[in-house]
Amino acid sequence: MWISGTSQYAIRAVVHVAAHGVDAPVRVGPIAEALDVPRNYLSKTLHALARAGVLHSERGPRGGFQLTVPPSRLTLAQVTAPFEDVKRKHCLLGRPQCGGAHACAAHARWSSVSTALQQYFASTTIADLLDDARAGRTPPTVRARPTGGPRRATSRRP
Amino acid sequence: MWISGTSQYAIRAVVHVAAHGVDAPVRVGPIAEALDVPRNYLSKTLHALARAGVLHSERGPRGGFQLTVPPSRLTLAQVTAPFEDVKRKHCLLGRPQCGGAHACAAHARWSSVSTALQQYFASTTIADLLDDARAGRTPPTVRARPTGGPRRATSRRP
DNA sequence: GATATTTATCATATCGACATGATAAACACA
DNA sequence: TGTGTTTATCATGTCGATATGATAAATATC
Repeated sequence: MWISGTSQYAIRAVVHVAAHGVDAPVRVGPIAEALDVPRNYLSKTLHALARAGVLHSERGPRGGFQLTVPPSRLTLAQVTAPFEDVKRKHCLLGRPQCGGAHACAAHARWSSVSTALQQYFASTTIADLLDDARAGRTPPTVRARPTGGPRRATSRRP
Repeated sequence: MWISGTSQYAIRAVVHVAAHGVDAPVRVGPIAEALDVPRNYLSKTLHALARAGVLHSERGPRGGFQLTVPPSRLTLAQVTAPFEDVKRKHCLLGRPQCGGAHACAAHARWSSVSTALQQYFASTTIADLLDDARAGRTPPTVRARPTGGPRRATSRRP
C-alpha cells in the first residue's frame, strides 16, 4: 500500500549508499545483505536509479554505486520517480483526468490529502532520513547515555 | 497508486447504489454498465461488501443491492475495508513494525501524512461524496443545460 | 410447481510486479 | 595480455490482482 516495494527498496538503498558511500563506492552485494533484499533485483533497481541520474555506477574492481548529488539535494520524489509517478496528483478513484469540470465524487475532499502527499515526497530529502535515523531512535524509556558516540552494531556478516 | 482498483470499484459502486437505490434494489448489470467495469468481477466485489455488512443483497427478480446504513453513516474506511487495510498506519518503507524504538528512517516525517490519510478514510462518508458530486461539478465555462439527463455514450465494444 | 430473473460461486485466464539464475560487458591490476 | 571483480542484461519463473465464462442457488411471479 501507498508505494511499491521497488520504491521502498530504492529509498532504503539510497539511504544506505548515502551513509556508507562517502569516500568509496558501495557494491550491490553488501547493500542487498544489509537490506535483506534479492541481490539481482536490487541490481536492476540501482541501475534504474543510475539511468535516472540519482546514482553513479562503476563496473569492475573498486566499482559500485555512489550518489551524484549531496543527500540534502536529493528528494524522495527523485528517488522514486523511475518506479512511481508521485509528481502527478492521482485521482483517488482512478480517473485519468480529475478536477475542474471532470471531477470525480471524491475529488474535493481528497485534493488536500493528495497535495500533502506530493509535498511530502517533493520536500523530504535523503539527508532528512539520515538525520531522523540517527536522532529519532530514542527508546520510550529515557536512559541517559553519557557518550553519544556510534554504538550501533553494524554486524558485518554472520 | 494509493488504493487498489477493486477498492475504487467498491467506492464508485457504493456511491452509485446510494444515489439510485433509495427505494428499490440496484442490480449488478446496470451498475457495471454505469461504471464501465467488468460485470462478474463487480459481482464478486459487491458480494464482499455484502459479507462485510455494507450492502444488503437479494437474489431473484426484484433483487439487487441496497445500503444497510444511511450514506452519512458509511465511511470510505468501511467500504474499502474488505480490500484494503486502511485502519493500520503503514510504514512507508514496508516494515511490519515501525515506530518508537524500531522506527524506520522515514517514520518521523511520514507519520503526520500517514495520519492524515487515515483520517481521510475514517471521516469521509458516502454522503460527502454524493454532495460533492452534485455540487462540485460546476464547469469553469458556465453553460446552462436545461435537462441534465443521461448523455453518456455507453459504447458496448468495438 | 414451472419459469424467468438475479445473485453466488467455481474454474480458469491474463497481466504486471517481483524475483531468480545465467551470461555478457566493463574495468583494475598484475 | 590475462585474470578476477563488478555491474549490465537476458531469459525465465512465481505470485497475486484483475478479469472472464459457465454453472449453481435463491427468489418472485404466473
